[in-house]
Amino acid sequence: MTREGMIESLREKGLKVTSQRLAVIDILMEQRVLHPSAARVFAAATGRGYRLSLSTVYATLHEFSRHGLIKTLEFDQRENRYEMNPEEHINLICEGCGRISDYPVSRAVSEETLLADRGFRVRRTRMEYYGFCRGCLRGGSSRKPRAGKT
Amino acid sequence: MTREGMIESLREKGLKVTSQRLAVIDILMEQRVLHPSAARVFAAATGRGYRLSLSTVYATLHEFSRHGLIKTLEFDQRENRYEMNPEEHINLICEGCGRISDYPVSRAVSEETLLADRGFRVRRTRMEYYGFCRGCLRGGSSRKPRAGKT
DNA sequence: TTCACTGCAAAGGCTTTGCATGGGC
DNA sequence: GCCCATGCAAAGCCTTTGCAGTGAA
Repeated sequence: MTREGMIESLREKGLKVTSQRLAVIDILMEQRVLHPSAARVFAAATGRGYRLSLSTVYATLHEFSRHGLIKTLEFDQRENRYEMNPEEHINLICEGCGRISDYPVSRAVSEETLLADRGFRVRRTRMEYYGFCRGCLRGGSSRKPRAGKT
Repeated sequence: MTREGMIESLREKGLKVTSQRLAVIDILMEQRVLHPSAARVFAAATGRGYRLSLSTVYATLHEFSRHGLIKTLEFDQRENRYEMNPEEHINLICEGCGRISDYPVSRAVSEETLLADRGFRVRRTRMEYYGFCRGCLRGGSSRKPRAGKT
């Protein structure tokens, strides 16, 4: 997604285009490969001279994520990470250095393939599909729209 | 994994078999389908008459997870969930009711299959492979062994 | 002008830590 | 007997919330 595409998406969804949101977009695009955390987005933005607060960064990321413009990665437990890559892909997470890289899911994905193709040795995997179960599709749900406390 | 298998694993790894650990094992097995949180494990255990503290539950789950006996699901961000199913599978997470169910990865998995087979409508997916990247395999890493702040 | 957005401060809530005590092996 | 494990309390830390002020449309 380009910067212009993001801006257009904001307008389409009735979200206001503010300087703070543009800052977040710019940093997200610039640090795409890093899958940055909120704190990192904030630090990078202020470091570049943008003026915005950390809570605005949180609000912005939350709003973008809610509208499907970005994806929230919650694997670090204490610190979310965010990414712009909208295509279905696998996140390769190195347990040595913590680096996260993307791998297209369209290719046949086996651990051997990954080792040969990327030199990445898989130790454990994590695959989650979020959506709605049969009962909730039938309209039975009145729970909060997020994986919750069951 | 059976209760006996877990106990054997503990011994193999040099971990002590305490009444608290047995309690956690029992609750994890009993609530397998719920993918319980630490708080729920604690509540269920004390409710059943086991005597242990919440911090012990945390320590135990952490230790089990570190040794690969259970799997930590960090998707709820503020609250981890734990599961015993060691086989590679996909977690189907209902955004309506928060229920988590497992789906074997061996079957051909497409969104159509899931809808037909389970009545589960996929909204977004999350696929992560944890392991070691090329550089770290070559022995270059001195970072903490966990997806970190890059 | 209007209402969503921003920003500061404080609260929230799960998890971890420090340290003394206790219990497997 | 040696250490690991446990438990209590307190701290840590990312994230959310409350609320008044501000700016995009």
